[in-house]
Amino acid sequence: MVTSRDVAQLAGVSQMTVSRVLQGSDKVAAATRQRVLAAMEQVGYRPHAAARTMRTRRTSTVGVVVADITNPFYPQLLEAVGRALDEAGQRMVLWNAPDPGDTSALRALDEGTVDGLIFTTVTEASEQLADSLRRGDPIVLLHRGLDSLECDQVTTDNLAGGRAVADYLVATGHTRIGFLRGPELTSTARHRERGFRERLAELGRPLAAELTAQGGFAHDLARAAMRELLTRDDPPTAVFCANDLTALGAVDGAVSAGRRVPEDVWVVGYDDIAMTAWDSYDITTVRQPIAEMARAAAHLLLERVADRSLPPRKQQFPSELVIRGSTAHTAPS
Amino acid sequence: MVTSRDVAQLAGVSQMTVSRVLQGSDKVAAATRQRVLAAMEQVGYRPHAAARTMRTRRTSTVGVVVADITNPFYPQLLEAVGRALDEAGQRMVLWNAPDPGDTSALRALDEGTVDGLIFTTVTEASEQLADSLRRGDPIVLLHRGLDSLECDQVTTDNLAGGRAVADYLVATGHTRIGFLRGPELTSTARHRERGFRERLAELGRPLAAELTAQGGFAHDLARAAMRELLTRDDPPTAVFCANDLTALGAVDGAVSAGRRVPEDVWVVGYDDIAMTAWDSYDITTVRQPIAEMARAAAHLLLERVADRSLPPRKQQFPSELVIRGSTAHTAPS
DNA sequence: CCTTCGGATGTTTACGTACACATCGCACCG
DNA sequence: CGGTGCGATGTGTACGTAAACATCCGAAGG
Repeated sequence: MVTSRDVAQLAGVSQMTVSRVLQGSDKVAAATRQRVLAAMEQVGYRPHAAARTMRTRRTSTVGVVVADITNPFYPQLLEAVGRALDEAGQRMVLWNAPDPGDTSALRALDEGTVDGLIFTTVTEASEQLADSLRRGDPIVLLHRGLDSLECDQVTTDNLAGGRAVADYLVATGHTRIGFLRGPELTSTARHRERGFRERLAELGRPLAAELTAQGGFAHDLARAAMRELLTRDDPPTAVFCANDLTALGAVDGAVSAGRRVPEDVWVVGYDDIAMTAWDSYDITTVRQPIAEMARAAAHLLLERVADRSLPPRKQQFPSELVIRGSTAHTAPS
Repeated sequence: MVTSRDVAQLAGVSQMTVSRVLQGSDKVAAATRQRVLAAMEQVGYRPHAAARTMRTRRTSTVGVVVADITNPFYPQLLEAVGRALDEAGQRMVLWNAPDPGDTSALRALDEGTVDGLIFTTVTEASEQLADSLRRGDPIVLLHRGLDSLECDQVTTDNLAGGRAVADYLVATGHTRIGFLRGPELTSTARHRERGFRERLAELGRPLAAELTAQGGFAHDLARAAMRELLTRDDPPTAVFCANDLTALGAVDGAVSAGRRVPEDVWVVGYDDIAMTAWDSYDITTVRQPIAEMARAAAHLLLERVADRSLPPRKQQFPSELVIRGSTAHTAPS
């Protein structure tokens, strides 16, 4: 292996001068720098990442934890996070952790494998996570937040989003409104449901228990749940789904049961992932500014890596109802 | 920070004994091991990854390079790769590198940030990649291969897949057969096209230039290309798409142009990503055993990390035509 | 009872980099 | 013309771990 000492010897300087050139220090004469750079080039020198990490305690790597990378929402998020990190010269380690109790990412942070973590999938505050935050470890919660935790969080107002959907469905004349619930433990699912439910109640159309089912943030579960809802005596004329993947499943459930969307039943999703805009689905949904949120989370994290003493910051982004073809002007009867 | 020395002191042993316990060496008496483990627990010891890497030259991390993580094919691949790596105690660094000339992953390998790399997106053999392979760097090509390179590769027989689609479409009576091409530089796209084209010619139905268009492995491009094909004087009755994302776009292009699939036009994809089986698309496609291939690639890589002197190994998996609702029994006229 | 042997444990050192501090040489000024 | 000061460069060292080698101790065998 070629080390900075080899470069130093060839360039006729000390190892320290090579190190200075490497870091772009301005304490090096231009001529010397040129000589060192030429020597590096000549011997094909590559700094040894582990050795540098050992001294600086920095890895230039951050971890991102997602619950299910096959849910198209996460790739969109990851693309934006990855871009922001890349621009900041950071690498991205990915954890696909369906199990909310998985602490391997936190362990990696402990071991200094990564400088910080972005959790997109926090459910409840695990004791380990709370411990890490208490110690001031650089961790940002993206997408899903936790009110009970004082830490950096980037979310949207899922409560308002749920309410907006309730307003919309009632205003367009629906009386039999259904809901495909998400996993109980996720803050996004809980808030969307609460907003939706509360607003429906305020409008005098409380959500009927027999028109709700578990959609579970998965296509096949949502599909089955939708088919089941449609077999009820008095099936819903509109179904709000806790996220877009659920909505895709719901549309497919309706299609597979021979119903048309929106003629027989409306479907509304949440997140505005790219696929909801594709012609075959064309789903009305609540938009989250995914890319901006991802970028914000990356920046918050890097700031905190640089300065752990920053106060906790919570950023909430606006959301917006995007009306598409899975809903129409007037409700089916 | 708690180091192995602190643990050693507390347990009344030398630092080396702690190190031995850490590595699970059998050269430690059971009683001593217990004492050390207890001490570790008590002080909350975490081994320092960089220090270990410095000594062992191993990072327990491998890099995976994909071209476009929002193409649902890659999350499916990543999920399987991630699982295999996880089972082997390895972490996964992700590079989303739309630019085929991006060499940052290779640089990371040089700098010892990762132990090896899986490329899913190789286009042409960049000089850098060839250099790395010549040096014996642990690199595996997954999904896309390169005949000209002697290195570990995991692929399917894309030539045979293309031929199978040609056989199928001719056998079902199509005479006006279209093709949505993928990026020229990718081996998968090239082989699929060549197999398809050659077999059509053998069957006396050579592919008409005016019925082919650039689908580009992207939904919007494919959608536009399909719409354009359908405006031709004598539009195709079946369109083979270079991958599934293209096929999804093609179906949406047809839908948006008011055509029905398969009544007006058939669509065939390639890869068998999960979405092709969803009711709204229900696309006939050529199945690649994605999960098995991913696992195979992970294992090949780990073997090579352990022993760089292994001979190059090329694994080719079988593919299989999966017939769904986007094609029917007899061709539209 | 002494020697031998082998398992258990300790000592020393190096991995490659960057920090703190020391030193060198030259220009500038009184 | 000697002292001062500052920019440029060098020296020594530490980060935490694991490898090579050394040492110790008790049991087995003669």
